[in-house]
Amino acid sequence: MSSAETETSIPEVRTLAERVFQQLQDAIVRGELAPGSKITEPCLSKAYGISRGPLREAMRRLEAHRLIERVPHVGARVVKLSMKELLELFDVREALESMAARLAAEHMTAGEIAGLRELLAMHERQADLKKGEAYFQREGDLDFHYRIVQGSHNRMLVTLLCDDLYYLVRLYRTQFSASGSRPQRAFVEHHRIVDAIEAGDAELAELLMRRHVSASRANVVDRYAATLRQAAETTA
Amino acid sequence: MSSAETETSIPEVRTLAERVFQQLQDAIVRGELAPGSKITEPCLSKAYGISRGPLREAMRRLEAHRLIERVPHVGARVVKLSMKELLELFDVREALESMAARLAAEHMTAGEIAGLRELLAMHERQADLKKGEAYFQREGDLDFHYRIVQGSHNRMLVTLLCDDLYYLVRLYRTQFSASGSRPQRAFVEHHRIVDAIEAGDAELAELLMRRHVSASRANVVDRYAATLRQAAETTA
DNA sequence: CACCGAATAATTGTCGACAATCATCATGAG
DNA sequence: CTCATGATGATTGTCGACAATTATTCGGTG
Repeated sequence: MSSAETETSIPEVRTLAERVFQQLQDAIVRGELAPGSKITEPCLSKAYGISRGPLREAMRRLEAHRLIERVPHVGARVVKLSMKELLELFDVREALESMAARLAAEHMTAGEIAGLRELLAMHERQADLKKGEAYFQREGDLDFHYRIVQGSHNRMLVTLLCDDLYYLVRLYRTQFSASGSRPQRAFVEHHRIVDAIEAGDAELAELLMRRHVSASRANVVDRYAATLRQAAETTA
Repeated sequence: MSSAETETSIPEVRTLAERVFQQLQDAIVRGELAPGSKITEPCLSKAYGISRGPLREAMRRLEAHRLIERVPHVGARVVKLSMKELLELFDVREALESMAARLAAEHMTAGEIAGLRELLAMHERQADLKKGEAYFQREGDLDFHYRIVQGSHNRMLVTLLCDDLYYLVRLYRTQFSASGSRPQRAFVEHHRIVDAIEAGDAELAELLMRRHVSASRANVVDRYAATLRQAAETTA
């Protein structure tokens, strides 16, 4: 029963609202829809060739995922992360991902751990090439965290992080054009986290992940301070 | 403050969808809509006297808040928490609330701390009366956690916990008819957490909150085990 | 010239109807 | 008697139109 009818009409998404939601989500995360720009229903309705009904449903979902902000009777605009909100996001990530690392150390299967090692090895090869620079690294970084979270085998945690917060992380990377910041250090931190998980040391895995996210946050703060300094110099 | 007296009279919500969303949310949390029961759009549409448009919008929001589960072209049903999911919820709470306690110790104002002390004093007076038994205690418990989270001054954390997870906590308390479980111990734990916050000891506040939630989780596990034992005895 | 107010235009909220999909049940064959 | 199959009913998805609210603009006045 090998159905080879994989055409363009594959019903991977069953409903129109679902499809336009994914398209809009992608457009926002990629920065094609400018942050803070107002998005109006008739406009998008015509752009995507659908009625306002499914579109509103898609927009509701975008709002639930915190990718747009709506105010009744006024309209919706693409979310624009302030530095304050970005740091808030990092605090939440630190809390949730450290817990995820702890649970991953307790519940991850041998196969999943092997897959993690494979992923790290692939990243190292890419790092050797040094060509794609930060892009692959940063996407890979997200992949790494993604797998740790899934390894926690906590459905709620997976939903919160992978379905919601990680899209905001990607959004931040486009909005702040934050390319790979500290590749080497992140690499060894990733390795140590996997070591702890493989050893079943939940406490250590949690601690290392907490430090890892915290260091990433500190790096963002440093870069932001540097940006401010540079801006001050140009004006002076 | 938290008594439900001022309800539908004031049009504090501007849109129909918003209003029916709150009504449905309340009905689900209170258990008026049975967990796992199928909710159909025409039925609710007639029950609340509105069209299906706003109703679908309300249901979308309920889905985003994880109070109902929808499957395309099939329908929606009120969420029914399994013990596994409940424990998952506790793990997430442990991660987020311990972070909230840490941030609260760093950012809470003197006025907010005074309000917290006031709340604890009121709970103690209610505990002396011992009349309302667990209900006030448990609602008060949620109030306490609510204020800690707001004291973190982290908008994302507040949204996640107060707007999403705490409704699930209340839902669990109705579904499992989990009345106040360990009032005295929770009291002293609350006091110590406030002490740590007032002292500005972020590390300690975080640790105490983590233990507090963890102990609550352990209590749930114990009660569940006892329930299973009892069920086994009745059949034997 | 600046400011306030009303009329206008545009957008959002709401509604009812039609089409597509799914669940149920009856019917008939094996 | 059991299972497959088709018809039937109900529910969800989608659409276009109307009403309510808000933003804008234009004109008038101090």
